[in-house]
Amino acid sequence: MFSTSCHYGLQAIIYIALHFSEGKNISLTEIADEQEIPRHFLSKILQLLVKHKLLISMKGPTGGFSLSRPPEEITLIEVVEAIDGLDMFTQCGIGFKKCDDNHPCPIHHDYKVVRDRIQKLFETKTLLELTEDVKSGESIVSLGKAL
Amino acid sequence: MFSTSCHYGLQAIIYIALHFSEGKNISLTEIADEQEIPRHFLSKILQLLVKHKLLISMKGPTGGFSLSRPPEEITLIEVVEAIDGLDMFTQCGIGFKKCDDNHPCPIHHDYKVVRDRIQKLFETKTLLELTEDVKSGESIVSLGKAL
DNA sequence: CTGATTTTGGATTAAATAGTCTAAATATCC
DNA sequence: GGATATTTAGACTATTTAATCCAAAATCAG
Repeated sequence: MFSTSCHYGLQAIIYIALHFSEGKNISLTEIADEQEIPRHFLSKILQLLVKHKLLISMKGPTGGFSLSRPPEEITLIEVVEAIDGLDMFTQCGIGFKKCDDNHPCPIHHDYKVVRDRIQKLFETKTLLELTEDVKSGESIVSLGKAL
Repeated sequence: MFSTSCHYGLQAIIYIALHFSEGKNISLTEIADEQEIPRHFLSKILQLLVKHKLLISMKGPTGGFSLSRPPEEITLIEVVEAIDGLDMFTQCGIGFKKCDDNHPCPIHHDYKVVRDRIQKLFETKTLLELTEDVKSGESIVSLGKAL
């Protein structure tokens, strides 16, 4: 569905959001180690999220990454948009370039319904909701390590 | 959602299904030209579909490709499975390897619902349904050329 | 100010996907 | 049987994505 870059970006920002209340920056190394993401690769992805103003970065000791806005104001689709773009939410299910509402491919109407639902899901899920689920024990991130 | 190979495969088999009633084989060149798919690349993809017994191929003049079974017995998911595999229908929405019903990621339950709907869509759509929609003018394939 | 720590950015490599080319095999038609 | 048309198979190239490496810039702590 999404690229592995996008997966890493989502995982990383969720990790950062989980520690947002602690008030300090989270270092690249910590995220990479905890979430088992290749360090240098993750570096590139976080730079993207900084450029798209989802994260703030600080250099030096005590430096690291932090959310640019409170977690209830950041939705998952912003992360997807920054990394993979939104093509997935407009593209035809069988790849026809000219498929649209006026010239639908044979699965267009059915496909559009579920594609729109995925989009809505990512548009409405905020980082706060996700972290609350994790903190309450309802869901896990990655290896299920303790918080 | 799917690879371009998979898109090409779906487009090609729909084209073949559309001409199934004519009883003759459809050549690689015809499909590639009509659907604007790179010829040699499509060749590889159709070979895959032959290996997976979705298509039958014949060499020589009057040769070409044809459905191995009647179009009402072939579903889209068989094509997807042959080309991209079914990973997409089991993979976690944010890429966690260990995400499942017992250890759900924070979007698992919501994501699973729509992922399953996409799967069901591709499982239930037969080539016959698609071609009927196209023949009735309800939907188009590619450039909307006349049949 | 100095040294340690961290992000940044660019260059580089590796792997997967997309696409091309050519020769061989096979079937048809005359 | 011979010419022709077609798929098959393998090698090859190109592009995109994934991942690595390292030096430079910035920041904090002492």
